[in-house]
Amino acid sequence: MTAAAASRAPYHPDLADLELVTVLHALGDPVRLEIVQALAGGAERPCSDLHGVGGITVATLSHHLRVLREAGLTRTRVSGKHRFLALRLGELEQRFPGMITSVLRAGPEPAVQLEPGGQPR
Amino acid sequence: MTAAAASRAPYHPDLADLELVTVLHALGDPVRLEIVQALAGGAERPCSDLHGVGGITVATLSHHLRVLREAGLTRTRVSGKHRFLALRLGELEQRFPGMITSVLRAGPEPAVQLEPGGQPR
DNA sequence: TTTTTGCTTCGATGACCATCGAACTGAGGA
DNA sequence: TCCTCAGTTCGATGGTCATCGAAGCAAAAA
Repeated sequence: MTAAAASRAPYHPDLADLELVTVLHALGDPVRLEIVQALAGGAERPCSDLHGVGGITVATLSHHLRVLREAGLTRTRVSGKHRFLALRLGELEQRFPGMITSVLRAGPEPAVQLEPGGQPR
Repeated sequence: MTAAAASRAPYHPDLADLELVTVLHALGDPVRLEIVQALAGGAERPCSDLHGVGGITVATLSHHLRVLREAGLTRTRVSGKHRFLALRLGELEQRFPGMITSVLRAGPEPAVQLEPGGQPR
């Protein structure tokens, strides 16, 4: 039924309502930044893929996903009993040009990380 | 004396030690974001120029300036009994290309910025 | 229908943090 | 020397937030 399905749909803020400080605050947590980086490709991923990030429980993960969604960083699509997550990459680029891409680019690692005494192959 | 002057110099992290999540967390506060945007031009400004930001007291301002400095966003130069602040714009661009400029661009329009009269000699 | 699955929401807790006034400090001026 | 000035640091406080286990809920499976 359409009405029930609509009431179950999670809240997503409009692009124009996104606030820079809210977005930055959402990104300023290690767990949430890791989630965002895991979605860097832009493609949808099932929510269950995020289990194990930061060694947190499902309850805490759900909390972080809510913060990201309400800040406007992610979009959650409900399909049956599964949820699919995606970065709102195009929209964010439009609203804050260059910001999210630079964050994603800066994320992984800035330089080659060498183990002590080890050589990369 | 040089040693005494050095001991008075505030701590600044090395460029390579800056962490993305720390920078984003520092930016994710409305008062600190306003301070950063007030320094958008990149030029040095006297600390006293920031009085009145967000309607906070000097003690709170000093706290926020410390957070920004220790996150690597700003550089503080001590001259006599005055302090001068500047964004570490070039270094940040090098470390996190595009990020800080996109944040500055995404903020409110720089209506009144950086009067040349504030320059020290 | 009953059970299981996948995720959210609730309530509590502990940690962190923004904020303030007061005390402090170091530099410069009287 | 004593005072002022500019800003930091201290100690306390209230608020926000990350975290968890348990309960709840809708959809699919049994």
